[in-house]
Amino acid sequence: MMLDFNLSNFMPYRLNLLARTISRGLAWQYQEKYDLSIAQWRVLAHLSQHDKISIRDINKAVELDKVAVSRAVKELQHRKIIHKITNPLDKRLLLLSLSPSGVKMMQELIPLALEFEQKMLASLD
Amino acid sequence: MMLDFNLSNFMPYRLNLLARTISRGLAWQYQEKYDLSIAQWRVLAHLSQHDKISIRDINKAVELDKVAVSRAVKELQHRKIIHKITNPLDKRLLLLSLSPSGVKMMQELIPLALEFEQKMLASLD
DNA sequence: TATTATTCATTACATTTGTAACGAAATAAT
DNA sequence: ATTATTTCGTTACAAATGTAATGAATAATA
Repeated sequence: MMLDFNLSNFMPYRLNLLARTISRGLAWQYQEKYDLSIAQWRVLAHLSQHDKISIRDINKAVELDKVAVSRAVKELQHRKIIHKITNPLDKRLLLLSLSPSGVKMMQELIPLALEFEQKMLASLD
Repeated sequence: MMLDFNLSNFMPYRLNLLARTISRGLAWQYQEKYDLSIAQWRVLAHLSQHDKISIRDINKAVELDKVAVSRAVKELQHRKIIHKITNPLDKRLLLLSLSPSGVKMMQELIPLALEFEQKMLASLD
């Protein structure tokens, strides 16, 4: 005991807390109003920019395990927020895109997310 | 689709990735050599400075759920890395401290952790 | 072209993590 | 004093996450 180490000042620890705090604050926005998980949010965010893409595409772009993407997609499709067909040129692949209601949702959500980001950036100084 | 939002530049997202990357890099140190979870590492780190404390103390200090602390403690005690008795002055509380072998372990681990931290800080610029 | 190997998405299973409920002990209230 | 409330640590249960195995489709190779 009484070794010279202070966890509270340890960068990886502090960084983790910061990330967690911000993550939760953000999640609060889309969870409360839209009942979305972080994975679902990321999938939607990516689909806002990239259309007709596969699970693997999202997996690579968004640092989410492909199983996590698959699960998020399943639920989002079930809720008709995204559209999902199999790629006729390669039947292993999917073609995913936002549905009209998904677009509408993201049109509301993105400004909230950006606003939140600004608040966080401001308070980081 | 094609809304104006780029997840890759979104601060909360990037912060999360950074925290995860660093967390995993660090975990690699103590998981590989010492088979410790993050929770266990935090408990040990805190016990390196604070002696004869309770689960609740750690829970407050280290931002870990009390259940998580309890589980970590259980395993660490089982491996004789820490010492655990009930507080005779208040039998609801525990008195936790590093065992001799725990001290030795932390004497090895702390330098590694600090070294890792330095490397990370250096590469962040 | 027949066989083997690889890729993609999903499913099944295991582990981790979080939440609620509990019992023991102590404190506060009547 | 007795009862009610709170605190502490653990246990039991539920949900989320990670890992391995699967099946279908394509690509590569002999």
